Amino acid sequence: MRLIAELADVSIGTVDRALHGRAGINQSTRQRILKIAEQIAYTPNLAARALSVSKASARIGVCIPREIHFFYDQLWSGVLDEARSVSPLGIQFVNRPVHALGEADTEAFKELAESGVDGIILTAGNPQGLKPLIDDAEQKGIRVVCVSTDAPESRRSSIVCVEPRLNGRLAGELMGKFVPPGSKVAVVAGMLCAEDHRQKTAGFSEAFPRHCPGGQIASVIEGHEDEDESFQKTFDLLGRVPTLAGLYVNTVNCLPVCRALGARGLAGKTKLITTDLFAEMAPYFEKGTITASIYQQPHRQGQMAVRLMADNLTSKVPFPTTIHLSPGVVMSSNLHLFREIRLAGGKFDDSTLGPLNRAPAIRKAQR
Amino acid sequence: MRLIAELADVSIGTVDRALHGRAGINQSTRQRILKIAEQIAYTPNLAARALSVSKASARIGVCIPREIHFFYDQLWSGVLDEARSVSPLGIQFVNRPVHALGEADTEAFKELAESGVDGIILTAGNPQGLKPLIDDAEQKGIRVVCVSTDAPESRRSSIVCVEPRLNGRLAGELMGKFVPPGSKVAVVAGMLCAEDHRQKTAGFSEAFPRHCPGGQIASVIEGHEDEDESFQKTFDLLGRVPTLAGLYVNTVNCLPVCRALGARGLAGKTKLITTDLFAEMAPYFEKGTITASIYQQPHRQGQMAVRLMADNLTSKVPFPTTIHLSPGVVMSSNLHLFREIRLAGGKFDDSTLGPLNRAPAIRKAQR
DNA sequence: TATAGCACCGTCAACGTACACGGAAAACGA
DNA sequence: TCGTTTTCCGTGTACGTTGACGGTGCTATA
Repeated sequence: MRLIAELADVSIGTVDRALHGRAGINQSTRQRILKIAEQIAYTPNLAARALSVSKASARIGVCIPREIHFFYDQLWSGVLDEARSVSPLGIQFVNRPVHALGEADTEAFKELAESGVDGIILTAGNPQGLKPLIDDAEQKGIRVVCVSTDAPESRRSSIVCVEPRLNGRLAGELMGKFVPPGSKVAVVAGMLCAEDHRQKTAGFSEAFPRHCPGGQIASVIEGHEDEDESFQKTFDLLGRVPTLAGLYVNTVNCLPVCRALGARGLAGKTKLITTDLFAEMAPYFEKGTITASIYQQPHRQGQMAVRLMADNLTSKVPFPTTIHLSPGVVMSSNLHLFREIRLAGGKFDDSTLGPLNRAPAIRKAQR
Repeated sequence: MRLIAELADVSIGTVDRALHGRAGINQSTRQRILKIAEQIAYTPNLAARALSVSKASARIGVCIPREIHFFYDQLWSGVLDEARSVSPLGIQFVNRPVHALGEADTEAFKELAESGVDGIILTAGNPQGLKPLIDDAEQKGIRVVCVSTDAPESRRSSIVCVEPRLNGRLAGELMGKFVPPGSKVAVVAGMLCAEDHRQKTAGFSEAFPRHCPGGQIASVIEGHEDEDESFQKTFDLLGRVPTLAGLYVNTVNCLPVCRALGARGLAGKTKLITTDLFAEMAPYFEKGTITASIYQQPHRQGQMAVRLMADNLTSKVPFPTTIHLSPGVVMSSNLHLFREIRLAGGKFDDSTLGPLNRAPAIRKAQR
């Protein structure tokens, strides 16, 4: 910048104004400076930038559920991992978890927005309730990015997720290849009133017939996230339609379905495609009960959300409107590589993460 | 450091001497300062350090091939992405690409090692030639992490890759579910003398029969990365074994195989599982010629390698011995979400990345 | 004509660390 | 006793960038 200032015969301050599009500079001067900057291939020294704004350059609020444990733990841990890596840039994080998805999240959001953060990362449990708050926050310059669950109608800056509809489509395509032409399959949803489950079911219904000639969806049942109900309904269905070739479970509640298949002696016979992943599912993969599971990459979602926010806050990198991750496919071969299986579930921290600067320990005196 | 200085009632210079084991300080003062530093959990500000010495806190050499374009471009772009995010910490990157995997990589490695870098990230094309060099570098304190291709016998600090054998196993499992029991399938390899292809073939051969009762591998052919040879051999095979239910291509050279299937009128009939992903494959997904492809996540591999190295160099975070990523499964549903399809292949930069500070480019004047 | 207001620009002090320089006090030699 | 060396420590500056503050002209208004 000093070199540019000399070449352009202005002060460093003016160079700063030109390079950063700040107000208070003549357009012709700005153009001249920008041209020189380009000619000498100026590149900002990020270390210096980080240093100069080191007094808490930005604060990011995080509002994600604690339940369902295994999913949001991973999401959280992704956030944490990435938070650590941007903390040298002076970014602080404030955690304001809610108990479960959509539970009292408007209050949590409101608190965060009023606590003076510069950005909020949240899972939008009830989009309609959150919408006015999000719009209001964005209005006031607080950038909001949704993660995993969207508030599509709102003015949030960005969303990172795997689309539920695509989740369903991929499951449908897989199922279409797993079962012979003309097969009957069924869908086990949580509750169809939830947008997420409806989308997944729709995606599946759309893709399956396309990839399985003559294939049809015999039934869509709702387990209402209840263990007993899920088991019973699946058990009944398997009795009613003995020719059922496949089952797609698009809720987290797949264990009862596995048990029902076992009880009917159909484990491994009827192809089962599930959603998400947690440690208790492992035995069913090994036994062949679960043929595949559609993995939503919670850890990565968390990482990406933080990265987006940090890039924007520190360098004004514009938000992509959406980041749609590809779902992963878990099968018995690659099962062991997933975080949920490898580690026995990370820990969750309630409070503020603080400056998070405590990464590198103190170097002991060396000679 | 200033806080420590105040608490210890000394100057910042003395704190510096104490913390860095420099000479010219009383041992009792040093102990006192170290104790205080520990109590207040002092952590050095890496950005400030990088700024102060202005000559890089660490330098990382990168040695990866330019060919095969689409794969290593992604790997490179992953390296670049992550490099950007650690550059505020004063980490510099030196690029010393080789033309193709294993081509003159000993020379490149030697150059890097002698150029005074603190770490080297490389794809070990010919492990046996590289081994002594790697061991030597590690001996001298230069940390080496392999990416994508391993040098397993060497003392490299870490490896990030998707295991070729697992790649094959996942393909085998998928294939086993795609084709009916008792099916015959075949493998199209590049050249079996390459460890990578041998492992993939072995993994497939191991998994397929396990997941397809009565299934057998009718043939393993070598295309030697030659378009015509691959086409001809596949074409012949399809004529010889008309009942062939599936093909697994474990080299990048899948286009000739697709064409051969088309020429035999078997596109969509014979299940085809390929490896990797590039833009030209897209039409074959849409036509149904390719049923699935095993994706090796090059971008992510690059990111992880850099992250590992940077964490170790800046914060002495110990290296995990291995990082095995799970391969992704590409099908027509999720095809569009992959980088290789979304963007038309990024650019490759020959030379040094310099301080890599050119991150946010020059922001144009806004408003 | 004086004054306020605005557009534009320069100056300066941070940010946290590293290092060169110099100065005070103690230890030493004669 | 004086001078010299050694040990220990403080001061100052630089690194590149940011942002607050102040200053200069110029134009519009009373």
